[in-house]
Amino acid sequence: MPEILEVESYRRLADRVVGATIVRGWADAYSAKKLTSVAAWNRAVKNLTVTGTGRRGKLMLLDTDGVQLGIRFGMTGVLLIDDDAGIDGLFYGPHTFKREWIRGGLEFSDGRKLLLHDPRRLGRFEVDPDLSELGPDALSLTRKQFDGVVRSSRGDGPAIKARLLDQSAVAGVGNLLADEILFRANIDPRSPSGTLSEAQRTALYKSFTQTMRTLQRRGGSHLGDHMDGRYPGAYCPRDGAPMLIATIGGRTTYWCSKHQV
DNA sequence: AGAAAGCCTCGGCCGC
DNA sequence: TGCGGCCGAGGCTTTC
Repeated sequence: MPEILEVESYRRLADRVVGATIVRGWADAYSAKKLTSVAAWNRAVKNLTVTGTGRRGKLMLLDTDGVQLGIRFGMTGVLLIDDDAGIDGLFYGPHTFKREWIRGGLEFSDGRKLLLHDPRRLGRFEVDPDLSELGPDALSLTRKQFDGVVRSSRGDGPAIKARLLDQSAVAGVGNLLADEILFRANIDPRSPSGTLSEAQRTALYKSFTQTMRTLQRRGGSHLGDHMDGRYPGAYCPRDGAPMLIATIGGRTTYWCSKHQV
């Protein structure tokens, strides 16, 4: 579920705990998988005061008066502040809340809680996360940065969709956003990134920034124009041509057989 | 039953 | 032939 737009909304929710002091942290074996141990989370967070929030791509950050904390949400992670509040607004689709899906969190001195709700256990807590492997943030990507992402260092480069999904090239684009960006730019996701023409790069950058803005306004990565064509046997919602399916960049990809060339 | 919106690791392949 | 880097495949995990 969470791509960059969802994580950005989690970050805004987390702004509520800026100024609060952590009295206790807790993580299960999965959410603590990037730490040295389950106990390391509580040890690291105890007595820290949150001074701000941040985000790089899909990685949410909590700045404190000590170490920086990071939360990754995997495919099904949702951030909650107090497990009984604000749930409706945070869940998309048919997802439901279950207490046993809370994998860890933080407790503050004022009694509030920040919780990771994650059915499929792919979310992770991090302490002083390494940001050096992440590219520039997708929500503020400049044209210059974008050209750096698309141009390949050697040969024709990988499929453009694979490049968009590469978090070290640009941080934050997930499968649905990548498909929507290419759908709107009329570009075949299989096109080698280094072979795109100047005109295609311009169209792609425009689509990139516009897709981010539009879907943020609509309220999520899953609200793109191409979504109605996202099932086997579907037709393009724009021109009615058959949609094609393939695995590109390791993820299921849908694109129009007619207008994406 | 099979696929799933993220991320990590592994192994093959390519170019120098 | 050797080596490093790139890139795709597969696994993780649980749910619907």
